[in-house]
Amino acid sequence: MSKVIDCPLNYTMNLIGTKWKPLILFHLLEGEVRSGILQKKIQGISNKMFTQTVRELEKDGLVLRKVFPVVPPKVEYCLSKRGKSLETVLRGLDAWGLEDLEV
Amino acid sequence: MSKVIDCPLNYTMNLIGTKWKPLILFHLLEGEVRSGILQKKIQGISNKMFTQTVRELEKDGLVLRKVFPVVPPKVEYCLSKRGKSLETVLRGLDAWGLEDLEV
DNA sequence: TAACTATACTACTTTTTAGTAAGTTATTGC
DNA sequence: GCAATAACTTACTAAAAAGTAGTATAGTTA
Repeated sequence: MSKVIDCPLNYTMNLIGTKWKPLILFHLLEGEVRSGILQKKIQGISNKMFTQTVRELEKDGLVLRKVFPVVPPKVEYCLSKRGKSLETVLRGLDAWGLEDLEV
Repeated sequence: MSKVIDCPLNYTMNLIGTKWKPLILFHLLEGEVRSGILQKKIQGISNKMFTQTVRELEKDGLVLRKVFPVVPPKVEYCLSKRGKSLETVLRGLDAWGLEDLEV
């Protein structure tokens, strides 16, 4: 069950190598957003996956979650310092896709 | 079934966002290798996943496969031009993991 | 002639990831 | 008192990814 880390790349992929994680992090590069707004930016994500993914990212210390005790609820997300450190990598992945699509 | 591409990052992840793909590509950065040797470098991969993954990478034009008609079989893999263009991204992911592990 | 070799394929099972649809909350505004 | 609101949460199902174990190949060596 334990995830063996044989190389750092493996570690990185275990952390963000899923369908939605990089996408959410990428959209958070623009800055703090309300939960509902962020979700609408992620085309095609289901409500369940959005909540689940964002919560995992929070658990892993990549995003910060701010809950405002109001009704109806208000929640905001933003990148943590650790999350921000992924910026280069995320933009790199995005840029590669753009390049590759053009060819 | 069709994979909707809402942003280039999504496209990239659909192409290489699985458990073993980045790892195999990363090890191929070192150059051409025989199948068996490559497989041994990928710690923990099963024979099935290795074959399956490498073949998908070939199908997607990221690696090249050279078959030598000898017995016992001899097969070599190397990165295609398109595969090589992932170098920066792959090294970026690896470097991030290294950094993050150290903190 | 039987074992050994390197590579791959197949059938089957388990695990992980993702999707659907419905329910929960507490306050505001009609 | 009932709908609308934003953000979940839960139970259930479906699909994708990964793992296990066994089989095929055809020359070479013991």
